[in-house]
Amino acid sequence: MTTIYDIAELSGYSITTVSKVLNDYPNVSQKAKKKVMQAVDELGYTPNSSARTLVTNKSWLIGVVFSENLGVGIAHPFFSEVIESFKKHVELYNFDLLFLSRNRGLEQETFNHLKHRGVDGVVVVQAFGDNMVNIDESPFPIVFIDLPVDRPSSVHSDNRHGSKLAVDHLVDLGHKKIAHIMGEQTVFAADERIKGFKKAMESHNLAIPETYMVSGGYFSYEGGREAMIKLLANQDKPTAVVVSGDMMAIGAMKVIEEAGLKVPDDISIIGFDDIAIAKHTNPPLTTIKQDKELIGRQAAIMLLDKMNGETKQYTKVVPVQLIKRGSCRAL
Amino acid sequence: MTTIYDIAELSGYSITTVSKVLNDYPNVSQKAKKKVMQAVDELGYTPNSSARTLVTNKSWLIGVVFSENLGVGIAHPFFSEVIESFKKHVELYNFDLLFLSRNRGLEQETFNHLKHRGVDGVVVVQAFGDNMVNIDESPFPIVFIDLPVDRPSSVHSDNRHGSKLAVDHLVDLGHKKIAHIMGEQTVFAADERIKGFKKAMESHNLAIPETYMVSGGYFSYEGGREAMIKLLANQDKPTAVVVSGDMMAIGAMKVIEEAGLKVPDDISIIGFDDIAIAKHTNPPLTTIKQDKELIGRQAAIMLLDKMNGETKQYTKVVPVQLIKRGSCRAL
DNA sequence: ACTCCTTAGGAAAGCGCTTTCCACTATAAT
DNA sequence: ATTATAGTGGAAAGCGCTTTCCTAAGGAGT
Repeated sequence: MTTIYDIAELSGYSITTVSKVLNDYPNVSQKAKKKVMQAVDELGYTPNSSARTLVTNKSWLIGVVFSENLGVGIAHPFFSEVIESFKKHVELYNFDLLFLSRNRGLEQETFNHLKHRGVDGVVVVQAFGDNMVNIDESPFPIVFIDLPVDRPSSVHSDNRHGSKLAVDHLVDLGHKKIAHIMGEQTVFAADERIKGFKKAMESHNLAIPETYMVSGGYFSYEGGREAMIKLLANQDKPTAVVVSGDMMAIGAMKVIEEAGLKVPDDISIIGFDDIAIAKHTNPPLTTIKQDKELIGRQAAIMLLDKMNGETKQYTKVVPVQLIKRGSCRAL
Repeated sequence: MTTIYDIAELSGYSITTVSKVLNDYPNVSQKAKKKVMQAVDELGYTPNSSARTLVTNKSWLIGVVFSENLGVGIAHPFFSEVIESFKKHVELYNFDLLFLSRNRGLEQETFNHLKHRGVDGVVVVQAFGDNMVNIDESPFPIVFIDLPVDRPSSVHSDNRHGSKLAVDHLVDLGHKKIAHIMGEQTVFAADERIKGFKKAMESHNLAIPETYMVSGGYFSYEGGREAMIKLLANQDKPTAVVVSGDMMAIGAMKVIEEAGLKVPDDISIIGFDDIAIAKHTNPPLTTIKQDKELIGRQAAIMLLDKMNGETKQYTKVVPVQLIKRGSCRAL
């Protein structure tokens, strides 16, 4: 491995001067710069980040804590897009991303590992917060995406408003018998959507039979199927259902079709997330779009700010949007 | 930050002994171990990985070089699953994953960055190899997934056989007029599939009109659409088309439907990849499944072996499988 | 009592860098 | 000529660890 010493020797300068050249210090002559850079090229020298981190105490590393319930990890249809957006923005500032092994959320072990790695900042993409560590005395700033509870320095969609948009749309179309396939209630976003749904229904003076609220669990296709089966068991079937996630919505549509009914003719379906597939289902899924790009970017901006010393804590709520496609029809 | 010195002081031992305890060296008494561990707990000490890496020359970091043509990065429907599988397997051995910023494939800049970070190994997930650096003198082992050319230490699907399975299936169903929507030919996998397709058609003595081979570009939905539009412009339309990727197949199906035709009644479609959505399209997509889990695992095993000093280079070809769903019918 | 092991623990060097502080030279100002 | 000033460059310390010796002490064997 070539080191700064090799460069010093070849260029005829001291390691101090080499280091100064490499770090754009002022007190170096053009001549020295030239000679040093020549040596660098000749030997194919690359500085050692560990050594640099050790003395500067800056790693240029951002830790990604990512845990989700579907069990698909990085391949998650929604979070992967958020992380990609986040990545695109922090890399403009030359940060690399570190994905920890054995990462099950921000627990003590994960937190220690992060400390061990000396990351400059952390983004937590996590929908639940069971064993979450106390972060008050964290040596690095942390930003949360889709956080479990209302907590400073987090960004998430306006989930309640999303539910309202969904219900309003359905009501506009003339629906009155509207059911809700919920996500697991311990998940922050699911809970918010439930609250938004109830409130919106209330604002339209629409009653919600108890059997119209069923859980689809952790937002999976299978969960959506099971929930829809329960919904279909109602004597008085809903004419529309607001589903808390697109994957569940796709599962629900499948069940409806298997029951010999049609979407949207017999039952209208509206999803949540607008994952990549949503526009390619048949019929294309009407849904509440979460702005994944913006969520990732906001999280990046927030973290970058904090790493620059900004201490103000705030929550960023990202707008959602109704995307009308083919899975809802007027009564 | 608490260091090994703080532990030494609190426990009453030297930093040497503390280090020995932390690294399970033999010559330490039970008493010393206990005292040291107590101090570690008390101070909440975490070793500094930069310092450790600097002296041991081992970073426990695996670099991920990932570049794809769709522009979706980590959210790529196929590669994300491969990477997730790879990740799951290397983390059993306590490696963390490093995603580099400004990573556009294994070019010189990326390579230097990898050297700078001192990674222990690298996995390259990349379908093209334009500016690829000379890796013969790499300081770390590298494994390729879906490599551009036949190169040692790589893993990829049996693409040719996949095409054969597709064609055979269609022929079994009675089809003779079979078209192919190709991927961009400079992409290794696309090229292999084209070759496999031609050979399979030949083995059945089936001619391929020139207009039956159209490129869908970089495997995108839009590319599939455009290709299918061209195919539909044929006087003598194909009764079936083998599509080189699922996203393109979905785009193609959409076009067929928009043209007032039906899949599979009028035209049978068979995809490639078996991405997560494939089973949820309407009709569900018959496709050639790539074993993403196995590809990721094989790459992990190969890299782990190399990091352990194994010098034998070999290519691992992962079997593919025909998944019959609803997008093909018998003539 | 003496030597010879074995075991436990520590001193010190060094991994590759940055950064502070000082020294030296050349030039400008007095 | 003398002093101040700017412009270059280097010595040395130190970031937090591991690892190679080396020493000291205790116990076994004769």
